[in-house]
Amino acid sequence: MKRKSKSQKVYDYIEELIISGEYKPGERLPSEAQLGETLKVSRVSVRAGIEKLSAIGLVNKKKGGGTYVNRPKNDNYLSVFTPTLLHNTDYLELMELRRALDSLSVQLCTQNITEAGTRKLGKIIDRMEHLEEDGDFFELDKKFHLLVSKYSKNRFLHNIHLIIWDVLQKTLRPNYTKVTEPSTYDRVGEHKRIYDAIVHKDENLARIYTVHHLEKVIDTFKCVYNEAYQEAFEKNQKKET
Amino acid sequence: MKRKSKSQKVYDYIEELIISGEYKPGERLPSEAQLGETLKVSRVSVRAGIEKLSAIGLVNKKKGGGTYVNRPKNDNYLSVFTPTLLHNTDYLELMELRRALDSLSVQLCTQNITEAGTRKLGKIIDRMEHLEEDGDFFELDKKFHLLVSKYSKNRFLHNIHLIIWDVLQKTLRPNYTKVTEPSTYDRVGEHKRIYDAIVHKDENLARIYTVHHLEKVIDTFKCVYNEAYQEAFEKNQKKET
DNA sequence: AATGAACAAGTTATAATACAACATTTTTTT
DNA sequence: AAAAAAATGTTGTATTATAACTTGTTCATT
Repeated sequence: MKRKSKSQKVYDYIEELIISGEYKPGERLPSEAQLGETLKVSRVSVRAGIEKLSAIGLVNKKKGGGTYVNRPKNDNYLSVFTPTLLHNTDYLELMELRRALDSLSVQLCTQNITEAGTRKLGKIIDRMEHLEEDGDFFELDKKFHLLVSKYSKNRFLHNIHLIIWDVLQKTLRPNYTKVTEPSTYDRVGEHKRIYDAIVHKDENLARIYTVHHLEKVIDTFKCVYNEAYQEAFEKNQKKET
Repeated sequence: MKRKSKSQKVYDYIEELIISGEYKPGERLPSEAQLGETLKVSRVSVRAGIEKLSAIGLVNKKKGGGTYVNRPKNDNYLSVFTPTLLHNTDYLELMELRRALDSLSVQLCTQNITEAGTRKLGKIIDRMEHLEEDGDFFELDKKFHLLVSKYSKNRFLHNIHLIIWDVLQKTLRPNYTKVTEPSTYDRVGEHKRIYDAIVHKDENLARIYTVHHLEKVIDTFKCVYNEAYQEAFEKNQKKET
């Protein structure tokens, strides 16, 4: 039975004080030296514990200035975990979940969106419509959906979207053009239909179009992915021969 | 303009090698001493970088044995998110998102569940029905919904459920009885209806009952939360006077 | 009295050295 | 060949020190 390390004890101690609210957002933690005295460990162990807290976004360290409890954030508070997702999930799982998440996002967005928000969405659609064939559709695609999730007014949901797009940026981007080139499906039209439903405050239609859009992307990816997979597989076979 | 710390460089270097697949799951990283030589930094900086990777679940360290790249996991790979979520989200956001996620889970579960799975769900319902009034309904509630998400056969979805319940465990638990006591709503009956729909393979009905159940919990919490909030607020007012 | 500059003190980042506590590998013994 | 012991390797912790920064205090100037 392994004993808990001193650095883990430091981590647990501080985490508990933060989660319980005793250490307030924005507040400065005791110095490493002080924590070492309080907990009767060396500064090395304190630093290890705090490094972990910093890695998951609970605290931020300022060289020479101290370590501060992070304020709860509206955006990107899950971004530290992008590597975790990259390491543990695959594209199709993400996309399947996106079906549910984007469906919910667009419903809430349709309920909550402002005129300014609608205008912004319209601008993105406009840019999609005028995009050259080799233009960066990925960025517009991402902007569109992230704006929708932002106007869902559910922060957790928006942050899951943010991290999913972060992952997609890193995993899909190389093959994005292949999956979403105009010949494969009506990529602009699908977004425009979602947009129109939002403008008309028709949340059911917005959901239907969104799910349809995601399913189309998934199906297309499956076709493309199978081809690419075969090629890579055959290439590996040749290497081993 | 701040320079990137040496420990961050170590983190970035290793993370890239893991995400790119050069360091394989299950593989042992070079020792701290070797990495220090390779990257021309002291062991302190190597340790700090690795501590961060460990915190987000990419590696695990064995005292005396080395540091290993974690294998992608089926379950609980998002557990590292829990403190961050605890710090950055609130209950209602979580529950609102649960509405969509549980809805999807129950649909997929209804499609995918096995006879053994159905039996397990039935056992939980049975225990719910025979639970004493001061019994631990929370655990049964949690088991039920997590079993549903498990049989959704979407790992990412299941893992999001796992962390949500982790967060609920820590935030709601103290007030759980108040929100879910029998007088507030038909807690057993609602789960039984969901279960029956699953047994009958009626995924639409399962979804409807699930959404209804979640909405009921949300509404109940809102009523209870407002009362509790008023009391806490008044208590704080008295303190400051 | 108010403001800015200089200095002192405080704090995190990094390094070197050492030892403890473990895990893994190699060698020796049975 | 298998088991036990020894050697080697590796992470966890400690101590001491310095570098590089931030924050607070004091002093000088206006």
